[in-house]
Amino acid sequence: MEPIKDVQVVRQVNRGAVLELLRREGPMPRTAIARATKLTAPTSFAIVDELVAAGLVRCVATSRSSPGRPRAIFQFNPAAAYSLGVDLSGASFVGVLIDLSARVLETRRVARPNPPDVSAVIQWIASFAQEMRSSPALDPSKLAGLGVAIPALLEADSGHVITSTNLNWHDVPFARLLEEAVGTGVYLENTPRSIALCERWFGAASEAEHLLCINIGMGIGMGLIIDGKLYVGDDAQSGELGHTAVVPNGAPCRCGGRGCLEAEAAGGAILRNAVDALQRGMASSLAETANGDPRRITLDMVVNAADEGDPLASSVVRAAGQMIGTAVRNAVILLNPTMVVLSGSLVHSSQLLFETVRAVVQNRALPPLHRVSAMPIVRAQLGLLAGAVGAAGLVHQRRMGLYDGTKVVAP
Amino acid sequence: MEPIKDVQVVRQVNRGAVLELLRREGPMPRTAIARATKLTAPTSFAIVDELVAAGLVRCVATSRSSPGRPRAIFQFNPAAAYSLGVDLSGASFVGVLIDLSARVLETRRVARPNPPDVSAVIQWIASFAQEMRSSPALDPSKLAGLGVAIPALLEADSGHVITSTNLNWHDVPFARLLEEAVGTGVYLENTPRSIALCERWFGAASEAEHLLCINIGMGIGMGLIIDGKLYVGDDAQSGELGHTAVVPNGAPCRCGGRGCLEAEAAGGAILRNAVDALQRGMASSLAETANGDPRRITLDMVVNAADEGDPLASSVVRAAGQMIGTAVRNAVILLNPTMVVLSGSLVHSSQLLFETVRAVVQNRALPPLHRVSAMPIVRAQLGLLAGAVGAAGLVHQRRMGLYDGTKVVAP
DNA sequence: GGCCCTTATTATGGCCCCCATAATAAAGAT
DNA sequence: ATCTTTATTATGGGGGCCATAATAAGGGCC
Repeated sequence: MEPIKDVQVVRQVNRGAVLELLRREGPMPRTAIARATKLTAPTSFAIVDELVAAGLVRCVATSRSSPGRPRAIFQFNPAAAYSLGVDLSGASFVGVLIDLSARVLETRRVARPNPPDVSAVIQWIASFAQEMRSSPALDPSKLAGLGVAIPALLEADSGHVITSTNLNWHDVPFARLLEEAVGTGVYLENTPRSIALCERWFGAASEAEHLLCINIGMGIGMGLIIDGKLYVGDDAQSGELGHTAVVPNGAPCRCGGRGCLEAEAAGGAILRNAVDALQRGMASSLAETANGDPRRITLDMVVNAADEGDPLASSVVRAAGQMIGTAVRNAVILLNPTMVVLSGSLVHSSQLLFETVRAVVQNRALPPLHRVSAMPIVRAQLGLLAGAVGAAGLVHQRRMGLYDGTKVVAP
Repeated sequence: MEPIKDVQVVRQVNRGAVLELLRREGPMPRTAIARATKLTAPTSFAIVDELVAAGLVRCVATSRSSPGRPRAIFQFNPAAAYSLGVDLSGASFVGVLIDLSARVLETRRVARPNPPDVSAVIQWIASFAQEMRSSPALDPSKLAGLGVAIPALLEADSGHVITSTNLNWHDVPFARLLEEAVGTGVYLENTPRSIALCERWFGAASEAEHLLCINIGMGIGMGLIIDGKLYVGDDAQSGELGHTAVVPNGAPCRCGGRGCLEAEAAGGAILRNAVDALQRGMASSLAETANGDPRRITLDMVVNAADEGDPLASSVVRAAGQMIGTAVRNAVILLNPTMVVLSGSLVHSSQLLFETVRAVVQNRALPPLHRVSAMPIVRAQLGLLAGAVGAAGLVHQRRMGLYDGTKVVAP
């Protein structure tokens, strides 16, 4: 523990606790704040005053029920600042504009350019930012910054992209380049972690102290919340669930290994396995869809056929779900999280995959030695916007200290 | 973050930081403390005064080198308190008496009773404690308590044993029973976590913010240090590495599952596989040792034969190491720890097992995408005493706030 | 030995934090 | 119009840290 050099950190922490209380519990009178935080009335009144002065909180009404002097009711002010979030991990890029409550005010979507050159991506993000700046919903002076969820290995803190197999980028000072193009602060985080933050702050996991958030699409990654905080690991490289080994001497993976979960069970593997089975002549509704050429099959076709009960597609998707489920179950056994959130394009497009993973993790055939079967496991509440919203929320956290209840400062 | 109701927590934190500095860095003058903690001289002088008053620190000398007034040199006082630690996880039980610096003053060992009845175990611990109380090394008034490392699933905080397949205990209020028998505070933690704490506070991992400590014996477990703190999970059930699935439909495990790492690669599996191979008539130096009856073979014989190069024993041990190594590597890929510590009877008795696990984790055949191959992976520095010493250290941490640098109070 | 120089240690005042308690304000109730 | 009741503000106390200014206690030098 670091020494504390100034009693003012006490006030910072308490300010954060009050603000987070108001954000999560909604409007309340100051006496209720004092009760909930266990601070005395003079202290909590002073803190609310500061938050009002900073614009983060406002008085919305006075309640005059019951005898006694009426109470002034204060509310978290979501309009105190806004930020932009972009998610670069899907087949289409997503951009959002959110307020401090993570209400999504604007959404934009664009097909991912092919190839996704750094300059083309920056171009699109800059024009998105420009458009948002002129949105009627936004007072431009209240724009806190831009957050980007990116399918990449990042250097800790610097915003430097070490490598992204997904985008085929290597060694790109992306945050710096974006800051120049966009003219605001830029914060980067990888996609699974952005989603984990989103769900912890705004979504399905707001009560979870320890969370595994697993993202399943063309890759498989995991964001970890431990003790209520994002955990990134010693080199900021935690969560590479997709590159854990699940099949000895299995399929080659783009990371250079063999038998990685991603190579065996992510979107690419599901498509490949379905095409292979078709080419081996197995019966399936996909045969018609493909019109004689199995190479025309897309991943969407496979997961849709699976949800409609096509045996070939179902068995391919179920096999992937089994593998992913086993890997997630193992992670749960290691980490004993409060809950698990599943997200990503495959989780949202395939009911069968989601159900299979959940069933394998909760495996009720085993004795309840580990309380795995009682642990909640749900889909991301913010769906396919989770990555972008989480990245945008990251801006509020980093610049203003929100959501963690620590060190709140003026916008 | 909880609100802070009192500025005194600032002093508590700073007192902890100063004490931990002195413990880790050795004796130093107060001006050096001020420099290292970045506190001002008046503040750090006052803190040292308090620690001296509490008996946790003492002035050992004054240095009169160089010009200027000589400095008084202060030192962490390891004799301010002592505690007892017991490890119930091995083939023999181990008891230690340590001081605040974890210097081991006394060691006792006893063969594990068979069966290990609760009452027999309590009996032995109570007589051990009685003997230590009368040890000349110990001022009995300075005994802080007793810590126990136990191969069991524990309820969070209560000291209640939910179940221990190893000891064949179920639902035992062990801490309460021990407190009655021993007459001091009793703290329980499972064995891998006790070892992890030991290595983090006193051993090979003292610089590691994020640590995986893997214990390999008849069972396989993991203790996790995250952000410098022990992580136990939502239900205090984290770290069950031995019950992660590694072989689909594999060997039945005592947990009720199949193909768990523990069932496939822990001590029991190694012995079973060696005996099976012998019974199938494979050539091995173990055949002579066994004198015709493979059932006479013990685990020790197998690992010794393996280290001496016996092909059968080597191949059995190496196979176990491969599986364990893969599981550990996967955990490392998920968690990106600062380092990994391996401990437990098998790790210390088998050079081959240790080397195999290390080689698999660091697999240099793969591209260095994940920095796994550069991550240190070492044996527990305190060897087979680590569990008992860690449990004893737990007493100092819980009762006096040591080692974490937080909330230090008088002994 | 007395004086200067250097560094350690102590004293003082300022600002901030929280708390407890008491005073003041602003309603409904009677 | 007074009496409750509850909300809000004022005041003083104890504690934290800091910056700065004394004061102490050596060595070096003449």
